[in-house]
Amino acid sequence: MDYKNTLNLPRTSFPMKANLPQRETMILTKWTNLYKKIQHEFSKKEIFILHDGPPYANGHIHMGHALNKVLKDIINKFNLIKGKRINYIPGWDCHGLPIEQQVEKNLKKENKRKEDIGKVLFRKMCREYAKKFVEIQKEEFIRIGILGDWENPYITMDPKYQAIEIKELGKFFKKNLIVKSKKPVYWCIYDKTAEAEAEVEYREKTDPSIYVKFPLKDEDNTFLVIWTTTPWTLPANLGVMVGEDYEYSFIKTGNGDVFIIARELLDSVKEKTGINGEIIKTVKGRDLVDLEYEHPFIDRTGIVYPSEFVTLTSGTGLVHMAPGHGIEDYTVGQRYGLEPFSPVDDEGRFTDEAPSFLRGINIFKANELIIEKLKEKNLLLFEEKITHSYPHCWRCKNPVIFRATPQWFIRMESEVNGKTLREKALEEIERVKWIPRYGKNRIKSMVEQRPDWCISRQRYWGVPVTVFYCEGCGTVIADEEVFEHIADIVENHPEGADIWFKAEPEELLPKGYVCPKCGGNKFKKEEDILDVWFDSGCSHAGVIRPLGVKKADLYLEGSDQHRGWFQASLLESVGSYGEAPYKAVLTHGFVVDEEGKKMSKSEGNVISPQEIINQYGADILRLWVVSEDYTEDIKIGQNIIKMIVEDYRKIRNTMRFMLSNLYDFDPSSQSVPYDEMFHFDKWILSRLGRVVNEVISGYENYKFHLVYHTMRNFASKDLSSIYFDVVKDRLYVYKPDSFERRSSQTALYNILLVTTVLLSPILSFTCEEVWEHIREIDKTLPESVFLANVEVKKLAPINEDIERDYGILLKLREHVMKVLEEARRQGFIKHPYEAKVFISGDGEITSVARKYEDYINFFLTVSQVDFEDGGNIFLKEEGLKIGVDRAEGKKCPRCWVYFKEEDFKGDVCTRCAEVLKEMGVHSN
RNA sequence: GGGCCUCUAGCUCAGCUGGUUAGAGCGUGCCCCUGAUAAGGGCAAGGUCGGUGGUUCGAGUCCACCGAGGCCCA
Repeated sequence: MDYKNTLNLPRTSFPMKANLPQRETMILTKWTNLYKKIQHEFSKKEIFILHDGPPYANGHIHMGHALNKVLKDIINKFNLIKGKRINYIPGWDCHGLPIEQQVEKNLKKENKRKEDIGKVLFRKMCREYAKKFVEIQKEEFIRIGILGDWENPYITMDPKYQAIEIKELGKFFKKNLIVKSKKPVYWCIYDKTAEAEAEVEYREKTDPSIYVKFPLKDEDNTFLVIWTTTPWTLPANLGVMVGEDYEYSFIKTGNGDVFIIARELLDSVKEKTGINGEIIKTVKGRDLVDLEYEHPFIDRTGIVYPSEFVTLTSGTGLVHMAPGHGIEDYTVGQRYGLEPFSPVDDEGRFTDEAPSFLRGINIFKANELIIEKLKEKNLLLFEEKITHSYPHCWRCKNPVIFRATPQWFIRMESEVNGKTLREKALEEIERVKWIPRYGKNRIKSMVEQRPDWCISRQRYWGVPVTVFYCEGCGTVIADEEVFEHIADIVENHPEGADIWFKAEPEELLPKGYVCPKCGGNKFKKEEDILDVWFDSGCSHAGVIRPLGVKKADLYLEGSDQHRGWFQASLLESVGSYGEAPYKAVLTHGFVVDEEGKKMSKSEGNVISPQEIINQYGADILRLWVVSEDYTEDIKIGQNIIKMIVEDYRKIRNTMRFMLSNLYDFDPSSQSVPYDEMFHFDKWILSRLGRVVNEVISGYENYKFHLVYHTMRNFASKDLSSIYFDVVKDRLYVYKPDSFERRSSQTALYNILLVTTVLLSPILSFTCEEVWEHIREIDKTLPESVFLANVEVKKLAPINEDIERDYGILLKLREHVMKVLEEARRQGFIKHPYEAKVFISGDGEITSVARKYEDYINFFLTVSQVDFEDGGNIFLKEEGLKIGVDRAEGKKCPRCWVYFKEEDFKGDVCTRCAEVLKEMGVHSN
C-alpha cells in the first residue's frame, strides 16, 4: 500500500515561481480604485499626512525616484496597518529651466528661437512637454505599486496651483518680505538677456592678464597687488578680498616700493612680474582687513575684506572685488553692505557712473583704455595675454559677463512677528523632528548662512511675478487686492498664468484701478517669473492647508533637499504663516553602484527601475529599498539584485508552505484556543510576537532595513529551519482533524496572517497575492490586505515561560545537530530519523529535555531519544553528554520514523496504525 | 578648498552610555533529503572592525590626522 496517500501532504495553488512582471500587472488592475476605497472605509480614522515632494516633470523615473516613492509608500501603508487614514497626493514640479531648454532645443531643430514664437506659444510647448512626462512618470510610479491619489495629483502648472502661488506671493509683498535690488547674473550683451548658470558654455577666450598696484592710503609707497583678467571691472571695484588665515608678505623693492602679496604666491608673482626685493614682514590676512586703499584711477577709496572665496591657486592672494560683476564679490559685498555697483548698460557699454574716459565705450574695448590709464598712473605692475576657459552665451557664442541687474528678493532679515525671517525660520527648525538627527544641523547651518532668496528669473516658463509698475511715477503695484484679483483670473483661465502674458495690464488689474501714489492709470507688467523653488515651496499652501491641516506629518526626500525643497517650503511657510509646514522631515541618501560610486552614463553603471521591474518585478525593487540603510548611500548592482531575488524566494516559499498546509483549515471553527495549544506552537507564536514588536518598532523608527533583517531571519531560521521542519510530522502524519494538526494549523494561520500584514508595506504585490489565497481560507476577510484590520499583536502572544524552556531546548538542538553531522560524516546515519540520541548529565539542558520526554525526539527530528549515557559518536561538555547511535528497529513506511519491532502493528508503527484506523483506512 | 555624513566577514546589517575568545542572515564549500522539490535541512570556513597615531588598566566603541566614497556649497 502506498501510505503517501494517507498523509496530509501540502496542497496549494499558490505558485512557487512568482512570475512577478506578469502577475503584478494583474494585481494593479485590482488596485485601480483601492486608494478611493481606503479613503472611504477609513474616513473616520485619525489622519496621517505624508506630503509628497514634487519630482521634476522631465524624463523617465530613475532609481532615486523609485527609492523615494517606495519609502513614502511603505510609510503610508504602515500607517494603514496602524489603523490610520492616509492622505497622499502626489505632485509634479513643471516649470523651470530644464524644460525650457529642452523645448528650445526642439525649436532649434526647426531653426526657430523662442523669441520668434512669443511667450504664449512657447509656454504652450513647455506645458505640453511637462504634461507628457507627468503622465509617463505617473504610470511608472503606479507600476511600482505606489498607493496614492493618482487621479488628483498636484501639478505646479495647474491654474489652481498657480493661483494659490500668486496669493502666497501677495502675502509676502503685503508683509514687506520682498525687496527689489540688484544682483549680478550672467548677461549676454549681444542678446541683451540674462542667462542661467546652466545655460552658459565654457569656451577658450584670450584676455589681458594684469597685475595692478592699489596704493594704501595711510602708508606711502605701499601697494596691495591684485591680479585680474577683466580690467573692465576695475571701474566697479569697491574692495579687495583676502583669506583671513593666509599669510601675506610685504616685499620691499629696490626703489622703495612695498608690495603686499600672499606668501605662498610670492615666487610665482616674482617670476611673472620681475619684481624683486626682500620680505620685510609677513602678516595674517586678518591683519590686512580694514586697510584702506585708493582706487587706481577713480577718486575714491576702498578697504580690505575677509573672504572665504580667496584661493592661493593663482594670482596674488588679494582679489579685486566688484560686487556688481562677480557672484562671490557680491556675496561678500552683501555681508558688508556694499552695493552691487555695475556702471554697465544692457549692451555692455559704460554708463555715466563710470569715469568720463570710459563712458559709452564697450567693456571689452575698454580693457585697453584701462590698461593705458594704469600705465599712465604707474600702477600697472605687469601685463600679458592669457587664454583661459570663459563662459559664453550658448546661443550667440559670444562671451557673457556678470552684470548686476534688478531682481526680486525675499529678504532674510525682514521682520515676521517681531523677528527676522531668518531667526523665525531657525526657531521653527528647532521644533521640527529631523531624521536622521544630523539633518537639523545641515539645514540650520544653511539657513544661518544663506543669502537673501532671489525669487525672480528672466525667463519664459514659470509663474509670473504679478506686479505692475506705474508708468507715471514708477511705483510698484503689489497690493493684496491686486494679487487676489489676478489669482482669480489665473485660476479661471484654461491656460492659467499664460493670461499674464496675453492680457494688457488694464485687463489684469481690478476695474478702474489707479496708482495709489500718483493716480495714474497706465501700467506696465513685470516681465520676470518666479524661481521654481518658490513654486514647490508653496505646495503646503496648495495641498496641505486646503485640507484644513496646518502641518504635514512628514516630508521625505533626498538629503539634497535640505538646500532645496525643505528650505524653500520652510521659508515660504514661515514667511506666510509664521511656522514650518512639517512636523518631521526624513531624508534618504543617494543611489550608488556596488562600489559605492555614483551612477553616471559615462561610467556605464546606471541601473533603471524599469530594468528591474521588467526582469524581476516591482516587489524585488521594493525589497531592495528596505534591504539597506537608506540614510546613507544605497548601493545597487547585479549582485545585490541577485541576493534580493534569493531573499524574495525564501520569503515566498515560506508563505507558500504555510498556505499549503492550511487547505483544509477553517479558522473560525477549527482553531485551537491558545491555552490548549501545543507548547511548541505557543513557542513559535511567542517568537512571532517578538518579531511583531521588532518589526513595528523598525517601521515606527523608519529603520526598514531592520524590518527586513528581522523578517528574513524569522523566515529562514525560526520558521523554515526549526518550526516547519519539526511540525511537518504533526501536519502530515496525524488525522486531518486531530488536535496535533489543528494546533499547528492554528499557529500557521496566525503566522501567515501576521507576516502577510507586516510585509505588505514592502512586498505589496506578493502580500496581496497571498492575501487572496488567505481569503480562500477565511472568506470573511476584506478584499485587499490594505483594507485588513488585523490585530497582529493579539495573534502573537508572548509567553515567557515557554520561551525560557525553548531557549534551552534550542541549545540542545544545536548540540544534537552537530553530533548528527559528525555521525553522518562517519557514515553512521544519513537522515536524522536514522538516529537515536542519548542525552545525559546533570545540567539544565538535560532536566528541561526530560520535562518534554515524550516529544523531544520530534523536536530534534530524530527517531529515538534516551536519557542515559550512550552512543558511538558523542559530544561532551559541562553537565551534558550527547551521544548518537543508529535508531533501533525499522522505519515506519508511513511516517518514516524508526520504531522497535514491538511498536509496529502490521507494517506500520502503532501511531500510524491508530491514525489509519481513525481515518477508516485499512492497512496491512 | 569648506560644511555635513559614511567606511565592521564576499554581500546586507547588529554591536546601548568604552570592558570576557566581534554577532546574524545571505552567499560560498562540503554533506544529507527527495512527502515545501527549478524546494527543504545540517555542518564548516570566512572579519581584529578603512589606515596611522593618541587618550585609557582596557577601544570596533572617545580624540587627531590620513585615505576612500556620498550630498551640498565653492
